[in-house]
Amino acid sequence: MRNGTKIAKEPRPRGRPRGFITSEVLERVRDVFLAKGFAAASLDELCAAAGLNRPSLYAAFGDKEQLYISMLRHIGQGSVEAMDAILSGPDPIERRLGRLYKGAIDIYTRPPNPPGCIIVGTATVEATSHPAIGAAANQILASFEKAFERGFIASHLQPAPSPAERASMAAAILTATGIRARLGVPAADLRAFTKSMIPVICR
Amino acid sequence: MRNGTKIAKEPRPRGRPRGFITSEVLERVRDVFLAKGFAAASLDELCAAAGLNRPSLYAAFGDKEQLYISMLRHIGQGSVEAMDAILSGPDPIERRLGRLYKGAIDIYTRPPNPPGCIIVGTATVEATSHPAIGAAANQILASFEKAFERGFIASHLQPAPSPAERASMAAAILTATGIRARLGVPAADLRAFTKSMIPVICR
DNA sequence: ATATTTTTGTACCACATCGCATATAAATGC
DNA sequence: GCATTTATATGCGATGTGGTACAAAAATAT
Repeated sequence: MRNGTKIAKEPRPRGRPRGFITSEVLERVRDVFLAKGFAAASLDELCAAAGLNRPSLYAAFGDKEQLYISMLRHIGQGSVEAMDAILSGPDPIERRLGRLYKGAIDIYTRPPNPPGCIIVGTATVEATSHPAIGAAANQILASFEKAFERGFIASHLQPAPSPAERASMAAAILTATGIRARLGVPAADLRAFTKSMIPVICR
Repeated sequence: MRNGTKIAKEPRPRGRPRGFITSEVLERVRDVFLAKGFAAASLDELCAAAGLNRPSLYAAFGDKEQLYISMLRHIGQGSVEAMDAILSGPDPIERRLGRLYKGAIDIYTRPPNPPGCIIVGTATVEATSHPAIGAAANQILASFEKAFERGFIASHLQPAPSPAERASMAAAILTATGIRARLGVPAADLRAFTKSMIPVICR
């Protein structure tokens, strides 16, 4: 790793160091956004949850829209990594899908968090008024679909439907599950739903 | 229809008659709610769109939440009727489903309205803060699923998956389509998606 | 030690919001 | 005619909103 005088330990930046960690702040404001949605989440609540004052939040993330998008991207990135980890396993695709859906339903319904998927559950409504939010959410959903597609490509299924079509369907099931969870459908019903869809997707 | 002295023409109620028609008001506020969502829609905008003053709106519908729920129920009822009309046709279920999805995508993407389904697109985010909204949306989605189920029962498909399972899947596809439409997916892509799903649902 | 740079904390502003109080208008019952 | 009932119109006040100015604090560079 030696390149000239650069040392691994990068030097501290110039001024006063930050009193927070970016990923932690993003995960805390996520709870507020998940509970209230983007529009109804006030800066007071966001600052309180983040443990930051308003100027600090603004200096670090920009306005509310940019903060929200940063949070979305952070969650989306972690989700894709988790999906890849599950979908790249050695067992049959049906089992991998089952584990993925089960994990998602856990996240969507586990107290004390408000139920539902934050992406399709809170970003969707803002897409019209805040196109950047819609675009970010769309990118994330597309990356989910890509993750599914990688999983199907790595499996040995009949050529039709294509991996892309199966991925599109699997992503649609995940989307609908996230919506239904937020609307109050019990976790057991969601599990039964996804379980019944897996053989249809993998036929 | 003759029962005693009751005449078909019911007598006008006592005071000053209303200067508006309920269904028209609900359809006008729908445009605002669809564009901004529930939380971001202000009473000023709603009143302007409805052509009513604030006290009139409150007297007729109650507060913003009740107005929104009335609007949702109105739209949901009309949607179920439209679904039944399409799904009860004489041609094969594949064609009926195709017409239904095509009609839905038209509604979801036709200018000048903002894109997406108002139910899954705007009610979902409020379900946590406004349980009554979540419950109403859930009821409507359940009635959609029932409509699908009636369509599948009236068709002659293999017993597995059951009509209820097929209906659940068809409804999930419709939900995901409404979400994707709002996030900006072009109508052509949505049509290709639903078209590819129909044979999977009806196999 | 002093200067520089970045973060933090307090206070603030202009503005929009919801819900209501009050007054007027338009219909019916007697 | 007059009283009653309901709907409409105007306007207001208390509260909360997103965003920012300014000074103090905490680190590094020289």
